[in-house]
Amino acid sequence: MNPIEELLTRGVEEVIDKAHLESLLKSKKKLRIKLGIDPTSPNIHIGRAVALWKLRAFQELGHQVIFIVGDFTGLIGDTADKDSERPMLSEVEIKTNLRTYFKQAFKILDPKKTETHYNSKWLKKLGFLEIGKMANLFGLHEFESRENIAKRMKAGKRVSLRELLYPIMQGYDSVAIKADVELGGTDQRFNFLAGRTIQPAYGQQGQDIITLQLMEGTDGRKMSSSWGNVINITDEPNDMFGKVMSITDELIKKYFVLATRVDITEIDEIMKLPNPRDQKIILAEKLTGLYHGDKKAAGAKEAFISQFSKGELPEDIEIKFLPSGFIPTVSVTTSFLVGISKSEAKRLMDQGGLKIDSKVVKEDKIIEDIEKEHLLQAGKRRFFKFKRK
RNA sequence: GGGCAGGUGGUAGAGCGGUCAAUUACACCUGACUGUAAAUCAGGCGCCUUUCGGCUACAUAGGUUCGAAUCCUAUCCUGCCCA
Repeated sequence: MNPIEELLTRGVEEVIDKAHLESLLKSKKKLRIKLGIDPTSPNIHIGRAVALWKLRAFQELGHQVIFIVGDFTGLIGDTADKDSERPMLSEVEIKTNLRTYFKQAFKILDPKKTETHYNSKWLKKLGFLEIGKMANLFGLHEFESRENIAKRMKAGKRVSLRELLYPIMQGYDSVAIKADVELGGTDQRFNFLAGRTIQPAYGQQGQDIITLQLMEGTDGRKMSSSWGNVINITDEPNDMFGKVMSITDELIKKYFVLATRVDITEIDEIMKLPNPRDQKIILAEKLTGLYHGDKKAAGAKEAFISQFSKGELPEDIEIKFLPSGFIPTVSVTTSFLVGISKSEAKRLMDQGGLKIDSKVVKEDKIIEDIEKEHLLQAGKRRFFKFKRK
């Protein structure tokens, strides 16, 4: 597949206007590709990284990436991908978030081919006259029929006026930086179209739009930090590997296409493997390698196989010291080590999920001999060593 | 400004005077099984207690009652309708 074709199809939901963008790409013109960054959550998970990888592909073709930091829009709050209103952010919060964000984003992107702008720079200056002019380009019904707005209204939830301003602001960003292309998740479609509508009013060609497929989280629901089903690009190799292994089988191909850079034809080959486990292991290794390098990915793979396929103990088990005066009953010790309540520790015991020195412990008693090191296993994933300090 | 409806556990959403620590679904945890930390099946899922039981919790603060998530009052928040 040639690079341009891959650029316009891989993980892509929709391209507006495809023919136009295709000819632009072939024209050798250096394009300005816009990505809005929402500074509400600084951690980049592999779902959000999809857009960044797409930008990287643009960079590899010689185009310019423009980051728009929504420091101003962030203050207002977007609704595109939320079912409820977003909270307003303080300026301090935004700044700290951004520092973290960039550190992660430049693992993927080439900083030399990336420029960054803060949209407060131009949005602050807009007066009512200007805003009114832009607002006039839209009808209320357009907002009303937006899926997530409609859903909320139907459910009797509040939609504030402030939220209606958001697409206008984002659209004006495109004007300010003269964007040729804007991309992001399908949930952003409406906002992108706003740019396409507003730009011509300022004598610019309306931007082309690429919307990307959304990626489900490890549990199959939408990937979202508040669900705890995300894989962050800063996750430790073993953790990342394990999280990938826990995705449901149906998601394997999508993860390959969206989250890795494995060649499409190669993906098709991998998908022919009869055992989904093997597909998933390759996926986990490729994905981990993308962020941690092949060597660490191979290590994570080994650790996973020995721990979960063969049931061996992991290599590095954290040692915790019990304070003196500590009464080492099984339940209290477990709750101390694992960080769960005593009731929960007891439940674990009842369910046969608790092992001390590899033996299942079902009744609460004092652990003998805690001057020596003991091993505690809570379920299949939590391991601790402990001894008296 | 007026009228009406509502605020329940991580989420959605039942319950509308005792049998409610609260149905159910999802998420989560544990076990079994398996080719997988998938799927499926079973159990669990506030805190404390060996058991009995106790404590805290259904927006907040009071009140009625032998007894309140459930009734009343006030407050805060949200939605809808009218102006």
